[in-house]
Amino acid sequence: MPKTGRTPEEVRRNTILQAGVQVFLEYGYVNASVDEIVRRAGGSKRTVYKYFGNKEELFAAIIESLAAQMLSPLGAAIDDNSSLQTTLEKLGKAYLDVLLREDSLAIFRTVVSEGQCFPELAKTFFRNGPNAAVVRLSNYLDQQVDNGSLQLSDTHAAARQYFGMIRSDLHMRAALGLEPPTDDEINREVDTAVAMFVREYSV
Amino acid sequence: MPKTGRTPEEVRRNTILQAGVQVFLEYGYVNASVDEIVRRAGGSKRTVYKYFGNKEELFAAIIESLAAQMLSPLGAAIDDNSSLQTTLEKLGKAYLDVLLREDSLAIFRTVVSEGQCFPELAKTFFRNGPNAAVVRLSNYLDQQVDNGSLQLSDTHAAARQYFGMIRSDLHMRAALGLEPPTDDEINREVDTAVAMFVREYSV
DNA sequence: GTCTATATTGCGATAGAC
DNA sequence: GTCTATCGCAATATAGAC
Repeated sequence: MPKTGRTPEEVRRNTILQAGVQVFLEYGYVNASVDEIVRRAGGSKRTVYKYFGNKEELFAAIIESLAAQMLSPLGAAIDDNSSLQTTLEKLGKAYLDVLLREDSLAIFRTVVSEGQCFPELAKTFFRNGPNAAVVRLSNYLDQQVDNGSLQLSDTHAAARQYFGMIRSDLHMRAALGLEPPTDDEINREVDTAVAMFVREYSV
Repeated sequence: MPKTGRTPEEVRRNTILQAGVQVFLEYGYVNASVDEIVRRAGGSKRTVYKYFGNKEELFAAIIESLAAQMLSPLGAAIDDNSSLQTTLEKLGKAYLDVLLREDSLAIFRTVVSEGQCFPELAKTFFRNGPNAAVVRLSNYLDQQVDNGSLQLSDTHAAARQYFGMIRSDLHMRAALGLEPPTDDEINREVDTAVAMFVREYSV
């Protein structure tokens, strides 16, 4: 059930993106074939190149689109009137949820393996994925500093540090395909990190 | 200049390991060929199989050997009579040094890309690399708890959390081949993490 | 489907230790 | 001379490329 944009062009574009997601995540970047994407999306190769320019830009567009979808729960965790502590907990769990999903791991593995040869892809991934999450949190922290709820000079660094704490080695373990952590483990991870963060920085 | 073990067998074994390091890091696991390793090491293929059994075990042995070498600075950071704070700082910087080295990143990329098909390799990497570092730190933290310098129930979790804080997103950025962090950035990262950790857990 | 590349094994030859 | 480790090469098997 493809999400339909409004105009026919948007529909077309979305269909191609969704076919691309399947193919790139299944084959990796170099082994994915544009022909295969066209086969699944229907339509002509010409249209793909008209919309996206080339294979690399197509993959970049897919990364952006997937990242935006996957990170949207983070917005939901922030956009409400909960306490700092509750917000950080919800945000942390939402972040780990995203990070440990199989499709997010598949992109990560692809970009790690092939990012050396295609630095623009690596940049696009980092900017729209992990770094976008950091930016959202640091914006929220900025608000809290303005509020007077937090005392903190470098909110961007603090956001990176917070995500680092809750990630601990969970992401690496997942990326390597090792045993996934239990929900309990995740909850403990987030709870101790939040407690530490709040004690350290709240006024 | 190969490091020579004492017995001829050890020399042989080391020579093969070192040739293997080159080849596996250059080509990745699947694309590395045993023939190429034999060519560089000299000697016969039969000997390689006699010592290591098969290609996968050879790579596992290489991972173990490299990890042991690369993690040895962590031992040096711990084995002295510095204060908790100083030890954590030295340990953190040594850890980041190892993690961000090009050869360590190359292994990581290889294991991430191919670990899905070879789960034993992924386990070996994790156990001897990142997890071995955690174990060293948690042993040190255990001592400090026994000392009465720290109050802390789960030292293993705390060690993972500490490394997570100082890693923040530096390792991911490096693995993706993005701009490396400056020494200043690393120092600030470690310093704020140590301060936070010590404030949180020291008695 | 063919064909190449390459992991893995088998075996007689050789070289050095004792 | 014997013994053992290793060598060199040849053979098998199989997976992936084309």
